Parts: sequence; C-alpha cells; structure tokens
Amino acid sequence: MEANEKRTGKTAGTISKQTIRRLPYYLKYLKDLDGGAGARISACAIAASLGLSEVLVRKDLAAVSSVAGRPRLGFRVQDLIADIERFLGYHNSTAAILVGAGHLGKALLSYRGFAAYGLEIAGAFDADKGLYGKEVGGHVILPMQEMPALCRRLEIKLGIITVPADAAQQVCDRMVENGVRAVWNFAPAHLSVPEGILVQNENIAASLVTLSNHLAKGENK
Amino acid sequence: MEANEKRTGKTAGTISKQTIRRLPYYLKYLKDLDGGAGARISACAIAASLGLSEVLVRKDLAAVSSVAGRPRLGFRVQDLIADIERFLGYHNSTAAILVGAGHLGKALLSYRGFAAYGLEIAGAFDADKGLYGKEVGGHVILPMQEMPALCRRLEIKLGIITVPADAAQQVCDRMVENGVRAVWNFAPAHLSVPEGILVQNENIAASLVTLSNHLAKGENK
DNA sequence: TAGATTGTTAATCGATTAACAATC
DNA sequence: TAGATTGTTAATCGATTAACAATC
Repeated sequence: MEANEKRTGKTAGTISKQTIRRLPYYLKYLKDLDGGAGARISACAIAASLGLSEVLVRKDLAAVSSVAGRPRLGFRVQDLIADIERFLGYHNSTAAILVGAGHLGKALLSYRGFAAYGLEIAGAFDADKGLYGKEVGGHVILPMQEMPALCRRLEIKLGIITVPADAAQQVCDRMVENGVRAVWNFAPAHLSVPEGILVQNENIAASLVTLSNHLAKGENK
Repeated sequence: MEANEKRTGKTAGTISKQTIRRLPYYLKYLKDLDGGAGARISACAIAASLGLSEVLVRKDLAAVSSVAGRPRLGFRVQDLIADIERFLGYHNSTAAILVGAGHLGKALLSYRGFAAYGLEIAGAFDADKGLYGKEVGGHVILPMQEMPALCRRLEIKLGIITVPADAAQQVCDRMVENGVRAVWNFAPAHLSVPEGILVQNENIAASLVTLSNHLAKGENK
C-alpha cells in the first residue's frame, strides 16, 4: 500500500467487510468494561478476550480509530467506543420496512436491539388479511397493498424480507421498484436484483449446515 | 483453528466452508426445477440463475457430485439433488436443545424448515418460571435446571443459544459441560469455548451494519 | 465436425498472520 | 533503561476468477 492513510476522517472506503462484522463485538466488549473516565485497554487484551489475533484487532482498531494507540498504554476506552459508534453510524437512524409477519417477522418486530444500531422499522406488512391491524412489538401489521406508497412517502431504503421463499422474489421486486436500495433477506431463496442493490442473505439453514458438518466430522474420531 | 484433516481420499474433508454455504441454494434451485425424470442442467445455467460465477458453480458441484458432468449435456438434476442431500446429511437427523424462549427462541421453535435440514429440537429451556410448561411450536418449555440431565440422556451435541447476551457465556459453559460439541449462538456476545467446540455466531447486528454501510455509501452519489 | 460444456491448472484477489522496527 | 505495546511491511493462506485443454 503506498500513500500513508492520514487520519483525515476519510477512512470509510478502505475498511473490509470482515472488519465491519467484528466491530459490533469490539463495541460490546468495550461497553461491558466498566473502567473509570480515563480507562485504557490494549489491543492484546481485546484480542485475548474475544479469541482473535492481536494484529487483527490492532488493524481493525487502526482502521476506525481517530486517535493512535499509545505504546505501553493502549487506547482510551472512551475514544474507541466513540470511534466505533461513529463509524457504525449509530447516530444516523435508518428507516426500514418489513414484509412477512410470520414467526420470524414477529421476532424481528419485537426485537429491541435494532434501535441501538440505528434501525427503525417504519412499517410492517403481510399479505394475510387475518393479520391486518394486529400489533406486534409496537408495530401495526398493514396490508401489502400499502407498501409501495409508504416506501415512497418515507423514502425507505432498506427492506427486510421474512416471507416464505416462494414469495421472496416478488416482494423484493416491489421493494426495489419503490426505492429500496438494500434488502435483508431472511427467506431461503436467491434474489435477483439490479446492479447497485445490495442483498444480504441471512440464511440460517446455511449456518446449520456448517454446524452439522462439524458434528459429523467429530463423530469419526 | 482446526487441525488439518488427513486426506483419506474422502471428498468430505476438502470442501470449503464457502462451498457448503452455497449448497443449500443449489439444492433449492434444483428442486424448484420441474423437469422430467431424465432432466439435465448445466453449471452455466445454475450460475446464471443464482448470480454466481460459472467456474465457481462447477467447482462446487465437482466437490460433492458422485457423477461427473458430461460436456454439452451437463448434469442430471436428480443426481445432483441426491448428491447434495447426501452431503448435507439430510438423512442423518441431529438432535439439539434450545435455551432461551424469548421472541427469537420462539421463532426458531416454531420454524418448520429445520426438519428438512435434519435438525430436531429435542428440548427447549428457559430460566423464567412463567414460561415453564408453556408450549411453543410443539415444544414444551422446561426449567433450565433440567437441561444438563436431558443433554446427557439424549447425548445432545448441538446447542442453540437465544438468551440475552449477558447470560450467553454461562449457558454455553453448561452446554459444553454436558456434552455439546457445537453451539449456534444467536446472542450478540463472544463465547469462549474449549478447543474442538465450534461456535457459529448468528449476529444479525453485524449483517445490519453491512447493509447500513451500503446505504451510507450510496448516499454520497 | 463445431460448439457447448466440462474439469484442471495457474493467476489474482482479499484477509489473516508473521516479522519487525518504532516508541513511550 | 527494559519491556510492553504500537503500527507497518512482507509472507501466507484460502477462495475466486481466468485461461485452457479435454470431450461429447
């Protein structure tokens, strides 16, 4: 890598997805430390606690930190928390809609943790008339037909799909038509989207496979 | 990090985690095709439909397929389905326990899709007395105290954690003490486990961050 | 045959780890 | 100072993509 990255605040473009995925873990760990106002922490300590490599942690922290760590002293906990939160954009709230109020949809609607990550579910929809008007986690289930109008009115950019696999592509298409730029897909289906739209698949079946595989291998021993 | 596996000539050891994660998508796609008994499909067609690279699909299929594809003809759909299912071990059922019958726990207990992947939840536990005896998705919630005995009696190898982050490590420890070899962790917490135990983190917050980041970048345009 | 499709080998890419100099 | 800890550069590792020969 050539040019030294000056700490001018334009770190954003250079951070890997893997690093981003680890940031929430760092943040939680740092918040759970209850040191005083000037408390410090070293990358080594974080690495040991989270079971990661020291250098990896140092690189991750360097990528988001506005203040360099000090040899022998480490980082100020407060600084790190502030930097990670700033990077994660906790203070920029993102409005989203959710389509599919089945078991998983209801679980997400009831989940209190999203607020901490700046996610606010601005509308919940389902195609089942029996659910209209029902309240889940403070959100009223609305008819699918009202989804496009709400998306456009509130300029929704994030759509959450918790419908059965068969309906996922259709729901996704309607979201994208109405301005959604990123789709969080919990349906076990591949979604085709135009260039520039991000689909994040949350395939719990795939994770399950990894686990089963580990167990199957273990049985050979 | 896991010890290197001996190459015993079996295909099992050589398949990457990434490949394993894609297999469920292939399987779903193949099952959704309703060709006749002798229907064939090419890796190119699969790649195009799922938005993957052709070579990637070919490598993945080569890794699990018992029959080589035939130039110009491709693969028999039936063969691929059978091979992927065999590899994924759909026919070897895995018993699991779930601890934490909150919103997410209930969603998982109610989810019908696990059976297709060979997962059977053999017991559901919670520390909240108010939930004891309550039935969710055909599973009765049992007191935490009964967890160790059930794990040992049924020789449970897979534990699902859907408790709050604060309680996750403690629950994990008790699972491992009682024979669990793989942990599916839905709590936003890092779990420390002994060598040889697999932790699969299902960190929805991390996915959310990836999405928010995409949106934030898009806004610059 | 001609062309589509396969599977393999080599190149590339991204992420992690190792080695090491700098510094408080 | 001595030693812990930082940040950087180089090496390694794993996964994907490119190039290409084989084959029906």
